[in-house]
Amino acid sequence: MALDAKYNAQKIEDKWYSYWMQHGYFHSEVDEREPYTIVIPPPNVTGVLHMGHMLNNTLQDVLIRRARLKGFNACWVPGTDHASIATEAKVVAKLKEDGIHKADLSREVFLEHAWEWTHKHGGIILEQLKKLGASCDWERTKFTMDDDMSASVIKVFVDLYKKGNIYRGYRMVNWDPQAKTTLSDEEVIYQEKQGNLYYLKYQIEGSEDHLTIATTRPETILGDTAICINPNDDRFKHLKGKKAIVPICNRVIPIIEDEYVDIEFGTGCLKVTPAHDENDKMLGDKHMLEVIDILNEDATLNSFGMHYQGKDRFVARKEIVNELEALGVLEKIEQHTNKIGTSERTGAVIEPRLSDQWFLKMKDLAQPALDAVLEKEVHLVPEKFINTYRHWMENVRDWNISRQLWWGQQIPAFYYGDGKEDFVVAETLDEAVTEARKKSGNLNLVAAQLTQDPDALDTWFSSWLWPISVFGGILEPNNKEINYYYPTNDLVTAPEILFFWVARMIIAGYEYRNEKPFTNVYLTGIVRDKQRRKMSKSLGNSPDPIVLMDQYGADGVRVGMLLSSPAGNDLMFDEDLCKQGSAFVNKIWNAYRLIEGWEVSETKDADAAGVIALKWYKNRFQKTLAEIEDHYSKYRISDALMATYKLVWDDFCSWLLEMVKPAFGEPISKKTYQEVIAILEDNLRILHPFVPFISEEIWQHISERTPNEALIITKWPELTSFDDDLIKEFDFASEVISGIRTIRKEKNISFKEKIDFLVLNHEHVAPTFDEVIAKSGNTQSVTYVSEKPEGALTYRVKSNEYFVPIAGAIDVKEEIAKLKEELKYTEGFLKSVQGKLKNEKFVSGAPEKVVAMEKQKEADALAKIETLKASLANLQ
RNA sequence: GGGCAAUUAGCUCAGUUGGUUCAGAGCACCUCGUUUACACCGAGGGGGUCGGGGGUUCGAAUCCCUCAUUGCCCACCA
Repeated sequence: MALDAKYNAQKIEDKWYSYWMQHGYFHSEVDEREPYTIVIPPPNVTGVLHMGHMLNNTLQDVLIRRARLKGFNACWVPGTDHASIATEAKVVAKLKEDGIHKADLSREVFLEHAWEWTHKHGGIILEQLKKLGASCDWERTKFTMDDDMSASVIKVFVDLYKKGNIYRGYRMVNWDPQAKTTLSDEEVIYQEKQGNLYYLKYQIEGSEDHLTIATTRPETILGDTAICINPNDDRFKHLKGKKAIVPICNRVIPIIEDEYVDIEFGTGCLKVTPAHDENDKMLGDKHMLEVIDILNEDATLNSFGMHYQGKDRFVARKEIVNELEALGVLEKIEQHTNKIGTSERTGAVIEPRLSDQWFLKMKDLAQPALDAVLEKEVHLVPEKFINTYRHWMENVRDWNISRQLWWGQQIPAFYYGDGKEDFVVAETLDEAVTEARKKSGNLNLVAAQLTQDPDALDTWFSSWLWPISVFGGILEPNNKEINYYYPTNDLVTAPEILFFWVARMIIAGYEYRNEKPFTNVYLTGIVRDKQRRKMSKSLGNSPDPIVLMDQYGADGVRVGMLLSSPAGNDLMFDEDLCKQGSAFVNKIWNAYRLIEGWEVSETKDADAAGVIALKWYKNRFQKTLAEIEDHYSKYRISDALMATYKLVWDDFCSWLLEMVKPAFGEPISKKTYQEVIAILEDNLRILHPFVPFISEEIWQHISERTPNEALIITKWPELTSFDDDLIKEFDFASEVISGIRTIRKEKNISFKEKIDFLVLNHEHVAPTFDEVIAKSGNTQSVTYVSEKPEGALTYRVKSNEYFVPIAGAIDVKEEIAKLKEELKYTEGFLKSVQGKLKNEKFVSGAPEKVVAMEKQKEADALAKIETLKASLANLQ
C-alpha cells in the first residue's frame, strides 16, 4: 500500500492513543520488576492546559516512556488538585453571575455548588493531557479531595497536633481581603510600587510642640497606640515619658523607646499600629500596647475608622490625607518606592491582620528534609537550586495552614466552650466527643454541643502528602503499593513551587515514611514569550497548546517544546520551534516512505558502498546512543533530543539512506534491506519517547505486530562498544566528498555527470570508504596514483592530495593563486606550532600528550607544505 | 538591604578537570539545485577580538580581581 506523502498527525495520533489505552500499556501493577515511578504535579482540577503544563508533562512522558522501554515497571500517577482558593473564587464568581451570594448560602449548599462545578470542569485538563500523548496510568487517577485523600489529610493533621507540631495562635497573618482568607507567606508576592511617604505632625500632650512621624499608610493612624523613638537618639530626649495626640481621633498615646527604631529612616519617630503591621505587633507585645484593629475583613474601615467607617482602605487613605492637610498636620509628602505584598491568587494587596489561625511548627520537621538535599539523597536538577532551598529551609517559619474557606478539608477541631482552650482535635465526631468529655470533665457532653472549626486547610496541606497518599501510604502505611512504588524516582515541576510543594513533600516524606519521596527533582524553566514575558492568561500571550497540536501534531509540539528547554532555564517559546518539530516528524515519515517503496531482490548481491555504510552507521548509532544516555543521566533532555535528531536526520537520512539507496528502477538486496529495517527499528526505539505517535505508526507499518510487540513496550537498544576509528575514517571520507562537491559547484559540473577521481598515494589514505566516496561524489572510482596527474583540479585533506581531471576546465592562474594562499596559511600555522615547541617552558610544563599532539601538528603541516610546493612546481 | 546565577554567531543555547577534537550546535540568513522519500528537501557558504578592564600561567571562553548589564530568590525598615 502506498503511504500518503504528507503525514496526517491527527488521524494517527488518535488511533494509537486508543490502541495503547485499549491494551493497558500505561497501567502498572506491583510485580517483580523494578519500579520506576513519577507522580504528576496535580494541576488545578478546573484548570485548562497551558504551555507550562505542556512542557512539564511532555518531559514526564519522555522519562516514563523511556523507563518503560528500559524494562522498568513504569508508573505515572495522574490526578488533580482541589486548589481551594482558586476554585472557591471561581465558584463564588459563577454564583454571583446567577445572582447568588456566598454569604447567603450554608456551607453544605455552597459545597454542593462547588462539587457540581468540579464535576463539570474537572478532568478537562486530564483529557487534554491525553492529546499530547501522556502515558499516565489513568486507572490510578487521584483528586486531592477524594475520600481517601481527605482522610489522609485529616489523619496527618490529628497526628501532628497530638505530637505538638500543630498549634492554634492569635497571630499576624497575611490577609487577602478579596478572597477573605489568610494566605501562607509563600502565597504573598511582593511587588515594587511607587508610593508616598507622608510626614505627619502629632501634638505632644500638654505642650504646643509636636513631633513628626513618617508613614506610608496614613489611614492606619486611627489604629495608632504608641509613638516609638530610639533611646539613643539625642534629638528626642525631651520626648521621653511624654504622650502624643493622634490627629483626627485625638487619642492620647504613650511615647515609648526601643532600639528597633532606625534613627536614620524618616524622622526617627515611628508610629506604632500593632493591629496592622508585624513589627508594630512585635513592639506592641513587648511594650504591652493596646491593639486597635480599624479594618473589616474586606479591608473597609470599621467603627474605629470614625467618619470613614465603611470606606475602603485606599479611599480612606486619600480622604484622610486631605483632612490631615486641612488640619495643618501634613508636613510634606515624599515619593517612596516600597514593596507591596499581593495575593498570588487574587492580586489583592495583602493586609497584615491579627487573627486566630492554625500553624504547623516547621523547624524540627524541616531538618531531615534539609539534610536530604544537602547530602544529595534528593538531587535537585539543576543544582543551583540547592542554595535557595537551603536558605529557605534554614530560615523556615511556621506554616499557617488554616484558610477561611469552605472548599477543602475542614479542620478537625471541635469546640465545646468559649474558652481559648475549649477544643479538641479528632479524626471523627465520635472521637471528638470522647476527647471533649475527658478534657472538659463534663461526661454528659453530646455531639450536638460540639462545633467544628469552620476553617479549611491550605491546599498544600493535602498536596504535600501526594507521593504517599496516592498509594494509600498514610492510611495503610504498610500496604504493598506504597512499599513497592515509594520512593518515587523523578519529580518534574516548576521552580516556582519549590517551597510551596517540593520542600514540603520532602518534609512529609521523612515524617511519614522516614524516607525521601523522590530521588530526583527536575525543575523546568518558566515558559516565556519571545519578549521574555511570562506567559499568562491576562497578557493573552500564551498560545493554546491544543490549537498548536491541531496545527503541528502532538509529536511536533512535543519536539518544539523540548528543543530548547534545558533544566532550570526559562524557555523562550517560539512557534517556529513547533514548525521545526513537525518538519522533523515529516522527515522521519518520508524516510520510511523511501524504504517502504523499495523492491527487494532475493538474488541481488549487496552493494559495496551500502555494506560499509551500514557497518559505519551501526557504530555511529552506538556512539550517539552513549551520548544520549549520558544526556538523559544528567536530565539534559533537549540535548538527548538534539543528538537523536541529528543522528536520524543527518546520519541516517542524509548519509546512510543515500548510500544504500538502489539505483533508479533497481531492486535492493534482501540482506541490505533487512539490515536497514533493523536499523530503522532501533532508531524508532530511541525516537519513541520524543515522538511516540509517528514512531509507533511506522513500527506497526514495518510488519504485523501482536499487542505484545508494540513499540511502546519493546526494548530500548542495548549499549555496546563501538569502533571509533571507523567513525573517524568516515568523517575523513566525508571531508573528501565535500571536496568533490565544492569542485562541482565551483566549476558548475552537474551532479549527474560522472567524473574521474584520483588520489596520490599517501599515508593518510583510508580506502575503507572508497566505495562511499565514489557513490556520494558520483565518481568513476577512486584511483590511486603515484605521480601527480597533469591538468587536474586539486584539493587537499590533511596531507592527502586529490585530483579531479577535467579537460580544459583548469585555470592555471587561479589554481596557482589558491595554492599560494593555502601555502601561506599553512606556513603561518606551522610557525605558531613551532613557536610553541621552541618554548622550553611549554615543552617542560605541558603534559606529554599535549606536546606530542603539537609535534603531530608540526609533522602534518610540514607534509602538507611539501605537497603544496610540489603542486605549485608542477603548474609553473 | 542580603544572597545566587547569567553575559559566547542575527536568535536560543552547548562548551565537564585551563592544553588535540575549542571557538561549536540548532534555527535564521546567503548562493546553487525541478538528481526517481521529503522544497517541512539537498549541497555549499558567510557570520563571534567568548560583556568591559586588569591579573595568574608556557598557554584562559574556562582560574582570580574589578566594573557594567540582566534575571531570580530571600528579607519587617516605617
